[in-house]
Amino acid sequence: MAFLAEHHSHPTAAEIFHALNRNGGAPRSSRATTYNNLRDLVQAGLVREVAVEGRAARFDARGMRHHHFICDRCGNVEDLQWFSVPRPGLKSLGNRVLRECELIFRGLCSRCASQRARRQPGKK
Amino acid sequence: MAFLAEHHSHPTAAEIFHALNRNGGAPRSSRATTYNNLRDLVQAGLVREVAVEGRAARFDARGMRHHHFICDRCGNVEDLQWFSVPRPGLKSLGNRVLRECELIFRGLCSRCASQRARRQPGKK
DNA sequence: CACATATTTGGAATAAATCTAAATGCGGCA
DNA sequence: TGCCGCATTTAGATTTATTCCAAATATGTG
Repeated sequence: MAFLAEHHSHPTAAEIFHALNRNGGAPRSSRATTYNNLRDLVQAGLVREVAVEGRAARFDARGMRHHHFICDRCGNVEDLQWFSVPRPGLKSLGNRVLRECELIFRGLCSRCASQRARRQPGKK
Repeated sequence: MAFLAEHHSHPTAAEIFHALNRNGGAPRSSRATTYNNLRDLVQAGLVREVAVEGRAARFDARGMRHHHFICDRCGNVEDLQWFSVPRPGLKSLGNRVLRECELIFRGLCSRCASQRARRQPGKK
């Protein structure tokens, strides 16, 4: 949890696991424990899990509310400033119980955008 | 593709694979081919892939624009009527190239909501 | 300290998706 | 029609992400 709170890089479970055990300090944590804790933190609502198509799940500590931008190319998840989102009409919701809504933007992150621009100097 | 166009149930790749090969008709399709075709259809923009945390990816043919409702309990994906979504300010976008945005609602689908209500007749 | 309960662990097991190399199908054309 | 090259498909093995499990370890309580 401390790691997530400090690093806003939306790490995957594997990245968190390695980061925790990197430098030879004492307090390591096994893979199973890492996954267990992440699951519990998500259930407790302290951590948000972000599923990205074709890639490992990513996690972030729920600080301020924010939206997410996911890069089509590299799969990185970045935070975008929060703004409120309209809710669907009651009619279309039916009997469903709405808990939260999440706005996800997709495209190229600034790094991938500039790489692509270099490769295709013309247009198209 | 034909299967996806007819079935709006947001099937997983495995479900599509099994459905195609179910009844002993001739035109089967191997698992690899199913995945290959899904990947190509997604890249071509004809099919949308929806990643759900902790579950297999789901697919739907891009008919009318719509939003998605994902059930916390059973993981099913359902369509909600489309309505337009505000875009983030240019400042917060930075150099990113925005391709699309996607609004995902979460909660309990009507079936899971009524099941839960039965189990917890009081409140809380 | 002795015991009960809770947490952690390493490794095996499962699930989803991809990869690979061989097999098959298909179109053109002499 | 028969042959060739290219594209697609296939079965199975492989990789990757995650969960499961039973043993080991820690932790709390009196």
